[in-house]
Amino acid sequence: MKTTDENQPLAGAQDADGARRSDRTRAAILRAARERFAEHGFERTTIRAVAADADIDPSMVMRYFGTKERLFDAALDIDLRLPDLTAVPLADLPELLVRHFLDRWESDPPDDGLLVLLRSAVTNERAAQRTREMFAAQVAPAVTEVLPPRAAARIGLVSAQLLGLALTRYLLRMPAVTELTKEEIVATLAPAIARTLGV
Amino acid sequence: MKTTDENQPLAGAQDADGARRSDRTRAAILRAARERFAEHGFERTTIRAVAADADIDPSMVMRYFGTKERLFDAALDIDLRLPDLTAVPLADLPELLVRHFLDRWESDPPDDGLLVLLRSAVTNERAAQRTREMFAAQVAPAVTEVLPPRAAARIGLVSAQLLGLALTRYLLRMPAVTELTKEEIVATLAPAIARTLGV
DNA sequence: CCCTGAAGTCAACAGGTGTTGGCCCACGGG
DNA sequence: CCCGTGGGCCAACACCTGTTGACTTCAGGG
Repeated sequence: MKTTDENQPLAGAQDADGARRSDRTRAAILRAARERFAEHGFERTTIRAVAADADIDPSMVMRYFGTKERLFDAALDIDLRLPDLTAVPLADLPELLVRHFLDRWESDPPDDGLLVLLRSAVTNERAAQRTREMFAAQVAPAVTEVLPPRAAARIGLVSAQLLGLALTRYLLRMPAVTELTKEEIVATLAPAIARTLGV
Repeated sequence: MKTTDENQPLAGAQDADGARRSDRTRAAILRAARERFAEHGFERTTIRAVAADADIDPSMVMRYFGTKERLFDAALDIDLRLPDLTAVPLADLPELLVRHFLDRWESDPPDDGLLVLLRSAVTNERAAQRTREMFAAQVAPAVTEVLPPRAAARIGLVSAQLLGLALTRYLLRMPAVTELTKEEIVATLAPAIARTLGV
């Protein structure tokens, strides 16, 4: 679902890796943008701040991405990287899900992608729609394939539980949640999700 | 925890109800502010828009609340209205919690209070702190009183699940969650929360 | 009646925003 | 050597924001 367009097929000054100069600054802008969007959301992130982080002029951001919204779209182009679920026994699914998302959220270096989406989707309709699309394109199909229909109908509430975890732990930073270790969360949330699915 | 200060003790033009003129416009401002904050969050809500909704001049908002942040604080002064939990049997607690919050969120006319808080807390540190305080002041004490210690330690994850429901249903509006009826949600989420608590 | 103080209006300021267009520099191929 | 082009910078525009202060209305008590 990558929308990154590899245009400019004409030859230009190329790096040793075959990467153009512009590709590196483009990547620098994107990295800075993801970080800012993840921490402050769409409205509070300014083009000027992103540019400063990437050590370039604000107008360069416009040159590369055209508009703040298109920069945002580019930053939202993420992949949940859900593992292949057809191989795992049904009974292991809940724990695998909880562990997978905890690992992604707490990876080091942090992979801001999901937090960008979540933080922004709450106040930005464009991001909200992206979230719904991502769910429909990546989560729903992967899960309905391996679940009995009755359980698949509850996948919405499973998402609610997982997103609620991200919300309280990483965005609201509620002590009652941040105090828990990864293992404690897995141990108590996985059974709850199993119960939600009825498996 | 009401921070509303009833100053201006001097007599003034009073209404039949004993309410000053200013009290009515103050209330109108607050109502408009809550609506805007609930729908668009802190950053996207402008003083001018609130004033327009309340049919007054923007400078009046400043006169009454001093600052946008103080208006925000006033709008955040909410009460979860948790029922007395000491009376209910432990086994009924999960269903009661789910039902209580669903009822509050879907009350008609809508009571924006909780949505203001949730929508804003994600991008506004001040609101996030308020949320943590509200949790610590209202949820934690009411629940730890009636729960065995082992279950009380998991109240954070219960909040995560309830807030996750609000997030996906009212803010992100994910079809897989909005499609469910209130009763369906109660029927599948309450057992999951019971499992989380281990009761 | 006037006159005081509260309630409300108007116009402006100062700062920050996304966005634009003109200019400059480096550099590699002719 | 020139010079065209891609990459980058600077300064400005137009707009919107929170906020302020001076002015007007208006009701009611002396």
